Amino acid sequence: MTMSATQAEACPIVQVIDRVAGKWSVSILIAATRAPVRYTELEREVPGISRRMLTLTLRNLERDGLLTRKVYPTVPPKVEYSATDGARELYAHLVGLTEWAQRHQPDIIAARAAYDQAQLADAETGA
Amino acid sequence: MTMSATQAEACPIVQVIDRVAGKWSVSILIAATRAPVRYTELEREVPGISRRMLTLTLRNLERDGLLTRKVYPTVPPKVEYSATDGARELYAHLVGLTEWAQRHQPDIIAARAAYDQAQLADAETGA
DNA sequence: CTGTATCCTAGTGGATACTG
DNA sequence: CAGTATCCACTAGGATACAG
Repeated sequence: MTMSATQAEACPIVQVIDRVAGKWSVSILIAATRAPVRYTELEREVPGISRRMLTLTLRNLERDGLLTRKVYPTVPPKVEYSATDGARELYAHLVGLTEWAQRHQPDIIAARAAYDQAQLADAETGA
Repeated sequence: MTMSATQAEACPIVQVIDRVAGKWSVSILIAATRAPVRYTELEREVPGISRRMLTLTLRNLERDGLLTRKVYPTVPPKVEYSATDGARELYAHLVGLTEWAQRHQPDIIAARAAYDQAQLADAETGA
């Protein structure tokens, strides 16, 4: 995802890809689609994410209307993030992609191995 | 897309996103799905792409088995890129996302405007 | 025509100290 | 708890000269 505020982009596929392409967007979306999650929960459920990126990604998803942020004015504060209906709909489409990925995972691994093997052979021939 | 050779990644959604998330992957995939395309044709059909990124993206898509590269040993050389069956299947799924994006485009624009407006108001209050 | 090699910039993302 | 601010590293990506 381009984190900067990209202006109107022609191709709608590119738009949706941009919205979801960040390193963390999907993971956060999945978590928030299952149930409302708190900031610290996300830190745990999305292993490896930094505070900075967690906040940044949350803000972007919220800005795009994919997540809602609910603050409980308690002490200590409690904040819950939930997926909106739009996000849930989007997620349903992403599941289609998941299935494609799972079906083709062996193919892709094989394709890569074959490609890398061919490159290696070429390099040796050249040397 | 992470251009570097990422090793086995757990979540299949992330895999597919990574494969398609580059700034140019989708545009190239679309062009090559319509019909076999030559290098120079792509340079024209994908406006704004640099030679470097065109080659890089083509190689990555080829490595993942989404594109095939056919070289005609003529003078001057002729090279055609075509989408594989796997890529066509993937593209079909991407169309679902397109439709989502088109349906929700107004919502997203509105959500962003509202969010930015709220931020602006907060900033003024704070100042 | 179809690339590759090189140099450069901007932005993504990581680590972490600090705060209400 | 839920962030924000700061500094830093890496790499995606652009421009372009050169080559088979």
